[in-house]
Amino acid sequence: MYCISDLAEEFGITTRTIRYYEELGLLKPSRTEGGRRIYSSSDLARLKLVLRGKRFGFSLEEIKEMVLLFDEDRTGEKQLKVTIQYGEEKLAEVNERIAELVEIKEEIERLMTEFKGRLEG
Amino acid sequence: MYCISDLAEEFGITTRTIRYYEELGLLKPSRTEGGRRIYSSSDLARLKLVLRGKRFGFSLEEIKEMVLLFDEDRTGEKQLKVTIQYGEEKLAEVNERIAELVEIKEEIERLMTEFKGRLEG
DNA sequence: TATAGCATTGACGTTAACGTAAAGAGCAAG
DNA sequence: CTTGCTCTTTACGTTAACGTCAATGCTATA
Repeated sequence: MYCISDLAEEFGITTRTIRYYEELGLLKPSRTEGGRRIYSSSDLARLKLVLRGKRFGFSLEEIKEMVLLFDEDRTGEKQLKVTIQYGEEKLAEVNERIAELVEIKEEIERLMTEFKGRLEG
Repeated sequence: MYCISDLAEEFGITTRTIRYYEELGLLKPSRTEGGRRIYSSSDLARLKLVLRGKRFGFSLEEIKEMVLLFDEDRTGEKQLKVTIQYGEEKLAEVNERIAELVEIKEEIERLMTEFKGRLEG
């Protein structure tokens, strides 16, 4: 169990950010009798997921969709199918982003070798 | 040669966006006698680069750095070395982002196969 | 129990990346 | 040449993702 400033330090973000994520429904820590937030290790894992999502450009709303998706009741078959459908869409998105990044990478590499050639030549 | 609305339609963005990019120094179209913007195919290529940069999460300021970098006078050896240095930093960034994306991809895939297993099992 | 140090909830401020509206000028078609 | 559409600049508005007080409350410790 961690308090909010523990989490903040651990992940290198501010407490304001953590409260904001909660405001958006991304986190749901329990509370002490006095009203202070306490975070379990599953809250911690959740936050880790959120931050990773952010790092490669998803909006907090998109991230919310994703984390809530894997959080709802998924006992029914229909629900499960919808989840799989959605997951595959996200997977396609991710694959597209990877492909684009690889293109950029190659473009930069081409430029770099050209410049290096100029230096030596 | 294209006018501003041609570009907008071509790329699915607004004319405001295009003017904003010019405001930031990302584009420098020539003008007609009457003051209207005209875009060459190199301006078009430039815009394509900008949009690609955006799609995977770079800020317009970062993108500006990158496009201006490959645009300046790079005749001097010193300048060339700096350029290569900078390019390699960007390359490292891109590689990191790719690695992260691949991790996410695998995480989603694991979840998907798990869910599918539940459906069949 | 008093106090120092985090915690809480408002609530207003900030920045990037545009949206939108106004007032005027260019330009092709009739 | 005038009508109608597109373009121009100027300028204020908006949204996401927080930053930054301010006023107040909990709590460990001396």
